[in-house]
Amino acid sequence: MDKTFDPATVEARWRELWEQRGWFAPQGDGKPFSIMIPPPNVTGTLHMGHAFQHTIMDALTRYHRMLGECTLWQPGTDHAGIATQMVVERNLKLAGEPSRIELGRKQFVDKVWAWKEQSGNTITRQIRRLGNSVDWSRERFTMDPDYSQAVTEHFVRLYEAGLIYRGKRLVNWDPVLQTAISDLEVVSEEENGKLWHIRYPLADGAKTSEGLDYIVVATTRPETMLGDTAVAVHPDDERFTHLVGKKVLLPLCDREIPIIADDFVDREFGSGCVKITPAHDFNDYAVGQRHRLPLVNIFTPRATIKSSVFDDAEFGHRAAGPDGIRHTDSDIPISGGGVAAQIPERLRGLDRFEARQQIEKDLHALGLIEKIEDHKLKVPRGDRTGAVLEPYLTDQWFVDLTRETRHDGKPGAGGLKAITEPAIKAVEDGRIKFVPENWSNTYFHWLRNIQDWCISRQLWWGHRIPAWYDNAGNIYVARDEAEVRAKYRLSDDITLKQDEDVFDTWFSSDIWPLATLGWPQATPELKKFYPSSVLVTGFDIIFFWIARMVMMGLVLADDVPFREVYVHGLIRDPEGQKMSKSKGNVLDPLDLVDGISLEELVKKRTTGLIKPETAPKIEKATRRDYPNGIAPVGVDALRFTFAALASPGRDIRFDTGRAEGYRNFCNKIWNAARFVLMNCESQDCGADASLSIELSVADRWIVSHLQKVEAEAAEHFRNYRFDLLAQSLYQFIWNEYCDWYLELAKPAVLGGSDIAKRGTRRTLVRVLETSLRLLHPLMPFVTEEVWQRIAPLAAKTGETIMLQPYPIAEPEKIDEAAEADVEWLKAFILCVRQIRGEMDIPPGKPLTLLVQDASAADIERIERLRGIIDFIARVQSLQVLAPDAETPQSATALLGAMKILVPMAGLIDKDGELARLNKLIAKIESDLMKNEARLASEKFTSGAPAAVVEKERARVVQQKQELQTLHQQRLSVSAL
RNA sequence: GGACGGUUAGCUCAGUGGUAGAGCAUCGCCUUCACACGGCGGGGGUCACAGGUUCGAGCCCUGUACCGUCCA
Repeated sequence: MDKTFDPATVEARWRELWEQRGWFAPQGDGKPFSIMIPPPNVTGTLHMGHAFQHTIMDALTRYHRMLGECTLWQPGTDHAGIATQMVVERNLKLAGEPSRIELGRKQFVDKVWAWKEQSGNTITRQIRRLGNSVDWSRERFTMDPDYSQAVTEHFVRLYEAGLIYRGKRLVNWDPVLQTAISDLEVVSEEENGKLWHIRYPLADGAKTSEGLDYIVVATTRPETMLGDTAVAVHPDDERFTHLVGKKVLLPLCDREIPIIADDFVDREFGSGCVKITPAHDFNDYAVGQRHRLPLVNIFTPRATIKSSVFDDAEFGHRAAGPDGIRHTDSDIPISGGGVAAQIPERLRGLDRFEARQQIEKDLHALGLIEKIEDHKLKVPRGDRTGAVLEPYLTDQWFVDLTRETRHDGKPGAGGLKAITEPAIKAVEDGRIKFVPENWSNTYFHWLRNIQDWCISRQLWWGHRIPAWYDNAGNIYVARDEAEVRAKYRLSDDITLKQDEDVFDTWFSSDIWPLATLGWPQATPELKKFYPSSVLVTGFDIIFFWIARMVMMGLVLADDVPFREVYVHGLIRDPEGQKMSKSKGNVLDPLDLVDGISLEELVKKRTTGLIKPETAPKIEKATRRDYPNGIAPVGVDALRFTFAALASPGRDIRFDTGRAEGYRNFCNKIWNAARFVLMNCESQDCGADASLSIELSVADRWIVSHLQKVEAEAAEHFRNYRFDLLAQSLYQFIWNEYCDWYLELAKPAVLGGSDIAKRGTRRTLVRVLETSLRLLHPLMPFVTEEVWQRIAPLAAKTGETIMLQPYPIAEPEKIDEAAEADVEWLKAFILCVRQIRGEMDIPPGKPLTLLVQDASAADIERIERLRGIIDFIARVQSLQVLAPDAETPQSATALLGAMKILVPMAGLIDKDGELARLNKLIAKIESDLMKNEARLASEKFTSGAPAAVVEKERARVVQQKQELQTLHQQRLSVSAL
């Protein structure tokens, strides 16, 4: 074996073998265990969040596989509608090729498929590199033909159950993408804006209570005034009650609009009067509904001011008719000038922000601006484009999640009863358990305040909606056009046009746990692996994905999609910031695995930026954070780091130093194995059970300790505490097995009797082999590589560690006496080492040791463990002194009441030793004082449990003894 | 405005009632025959603050401050 562990060569070999041999696929007839991978974007690349999440899933998968369960980790990718379409559009632009619109739908979609073919394997290749044991033979993509069919089935079934409707509603509209997006894709952040106070002249000579002939409305979006259909005041606001029912003359448009009273108005805000624009604001829409106000949509889909009557036809998204013209869905005949005619000509066709400036100017000229104040406001932006979103009135498909009964009046349950409430109940009654439990509150809160789900998107990349329209605008829903004609008895001469829109991506991933297993077919896999055992995911998609899978699992398969949801934190950079390309703080997990130079890292972070001007800042931060680039740590160390950081909190700051520490851990394991091999290979390692063996106290101690670690591991897996699991294994292997056991084993292996050698070799090999199995789910590669060499010595056969049984504690092997002996031994040796350290005695120099005030038990142990003490502490002679014996000048340490003395005639640094003693005495004295005070308190002695009081008494007795000894020692040192 | 989370060693974090722990960093000694990606030893914390409950609080309760996230 090489002197250091080299991850790269080892990883490549095992990764391929494992997959080739089909070991990742479910096998055996054990209890089913399954995890559905949260499907990453097919054209995406692996980021730290994936690597983290996959580490957890792989650890669980490998663990359950080793437990003998029939284990499936289902892989696959998502088509990610908006994200992918945007990337391809940007690529076209960069390459100078025709745009999406110029290409047309068919050719553009071909381009997306081509891009998927070209880049689609990147992420699966990366997942393979991490050693993730997913069943690649079952890999699925959400746009696979059978998956697409399942999505169609999903829609049709819900539609037939009356749980889907088409409606004209305000949606969040992205004017850049020109599609609706869901509430969840809106990012609202506080931005600096202005508050315009505008005078609206009162009509018909009305006056305010102050005698003015206008009222003032405050708005953050003056351009929307073109669509105002009312001004609202609070019903209890005495300043305005006499004006309710009167009218104002809308400036610039010269329309009369009513003054209404609605308690939605905040009296304290602005002037207490608010303009109502029902077609362009969610709150105003609700007010408009209550007061039956007309909707005046002033924008085109590009968020420019309407300039022609034809713009009125654009807000519907019904398929164009046979004449190629889109009609409005409201069936209002377009006559006259439409909305555009009511807008001053100089404003028509302007972008919304240009219009804002022009309107401000015009109002100024008319003397209608009361004042303009700075104002902070939440601006909704699309999370993909960053464009300011418009609440926009369009026709869309919705899943009903809010009605008690069917939207169409037919008998049957509405979405509230059929979808939302069952999803709530599944978590309430424990059929689904969140870990940590707290996240169920987030889940409940969202579901209890849910809105209907807009599932149509005005995109080309995605599942086309299986709805058809005839020329009269009638809607037909079925699995395909032929089925439509059959189902609705339509003759062939009726022209049908399929809906142009596609589904929201989440309307396909919500059936991921079903469709990947073959739904709607009743496949054996579906029967066996649905519901899946656990979903591992971040809290950021509780709404997007988790809740929706629960809803659809219950509706379509009448069962929950998973039994437990393990919600992990999100990986952040060292400053706690979210990692993002635009912030330039992303780390590629594989750059940690393979290492990367500073220059390459800077280059990687600063190329392809959407805002190239941020490059210098990013470069500076990168040079500060990674002055030496990133050292290669290998997959195992990276995985172990993720596990160790997987504490239950929300944020996980990634620390490369930690990863390096765990790389060292791999090397430690490697070298422990080297030591074991050197001493055990082609030796008698106790494989033959018929031969007698002798187990030393150290052997029995480490085996006993191992049982406790095994029990802890099971506990930590059960509770999803991968951080504690990692800590427990790290500590056992490094601090117990390597630091102590290997040292304690040396004398036996080097100079023990045959049966002692056999016993110790057997223990060395068995404990190491077991530790490797314990560690395998977290560190698959190094454990496999080492196991292959160690297993034969432990008489283990098998082609791979990944199919070996996971260690289970055997309580009968716990040996408290051996553990107590070794704890005492460690403490004894520590005393000697402390003296060596403080007295600057070279570690190799043999010592003369004296002990005094030893108890009978101490003396018994000294005699019994003498050989090992001499070996490890390098003791030349050890003499037990009578309590009253004269002691030579010595450095002293205390083990309980026992003094351990190292004679140092003439070598003691008097002042140094006195200082050391004084410090020790001060510490014990202050502790003792506290403890005595506690014992003196009647409340404590009567209130606390007897065992606690007893422990305290013993402690005080011991501290007194220690103090006595130390005082004595101080006297003799100061006498020098 | 509402909800939730956080505040423990220089840094990153464990620690659900009994004298505060880990990794990294730091200091000293050591090329000891598994490992310098190492060994041995050391230093370093009024557990954000203020009250309360308790014999006993980092931990439970109340409030405050600051940071963060989500929802309005």
